[in-house]
Amino acid sequence: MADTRDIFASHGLRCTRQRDQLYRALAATRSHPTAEELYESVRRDCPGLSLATVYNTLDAFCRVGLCIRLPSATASGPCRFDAETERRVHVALDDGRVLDAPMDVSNRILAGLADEDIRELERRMGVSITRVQLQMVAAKA
Amino acid sequence: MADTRDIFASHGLRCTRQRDQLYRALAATRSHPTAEELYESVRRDCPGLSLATVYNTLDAFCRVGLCIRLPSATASGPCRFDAETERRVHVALDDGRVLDAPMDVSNRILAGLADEDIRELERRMGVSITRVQLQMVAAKA
DNA sequence: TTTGATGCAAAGACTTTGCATGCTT
DNA sequence: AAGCATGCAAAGTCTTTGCATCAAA
Repeated sequence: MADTRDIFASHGLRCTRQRDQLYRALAATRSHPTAEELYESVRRDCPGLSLATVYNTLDAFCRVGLCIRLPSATASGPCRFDAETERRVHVALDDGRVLDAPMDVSNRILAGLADEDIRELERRMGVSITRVQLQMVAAKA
Repeated sequence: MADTRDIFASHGLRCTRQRDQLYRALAATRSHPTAEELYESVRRDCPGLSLATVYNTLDAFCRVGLCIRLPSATASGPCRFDAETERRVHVALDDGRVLDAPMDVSNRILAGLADEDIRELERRMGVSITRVQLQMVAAKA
């Protein structure tokens, strides 16, 4: 991965030890961790890390587009975070976990969303769409 | 609308004054109200109504499929509820509001989601998909 | 040096739960 | 009569904020 210092700089964020480790941890996983999970996993290498810092940092990342916040689908559990801001088809299980759909199906599904429909929505609703989020709510079969 | 008594009975729920009025209020709006909003609007006709009852009732409705709970997209605000469990393209604004996409575009977009892709997802991921939720995150232009 | 980030604790927002009472069936 | 629903208040969970201190630019 590129130096986090550069990544942060190009997004107008200062580079700190906490941010560096949080970003690495987030980018290295596919599990869409919660703030709490990230806190537990990074705390080992970063003693004294505060949960508030995790939340603040994730907010900052989301603000500049370095990660996205996934709503917890149906469950009323904590939000989940993802450094992969492009892949966008998620499967939300009833136990709160959120899985990625496999790349190929994901791409096929998203490719089917016609750009012109989205532009029509923007025009008719007077909004500017920044992200499309497709979530399948599912039970473990 | 059909008698709420019948609706509830067919879903295994008792009919109470609170449930009747909450369901009517929810079914009558397109605004995807929060529990709090529903509480405020129904309380006028139903003095003594408790916010806890609103939450309990909405949970019961969701459990039996009489409404769905929409996650609050990006914002970390309260959940929103919708008695329209079928129409499924939503536009989430940054101020927390959730709008319905117009029927025609909505249907066109959803029709483009190939059933076979969804079945493939189920097969490959070992899950059983119960609902597809398509949300556009947008700013008021 | 200046400005923003961190850690802690406290507050805040949203939702659920326990329990006595009341209403539906 | 039996059992679920209600209202109230309290607790719970998740997230944000205030402020003093510290680190990055």
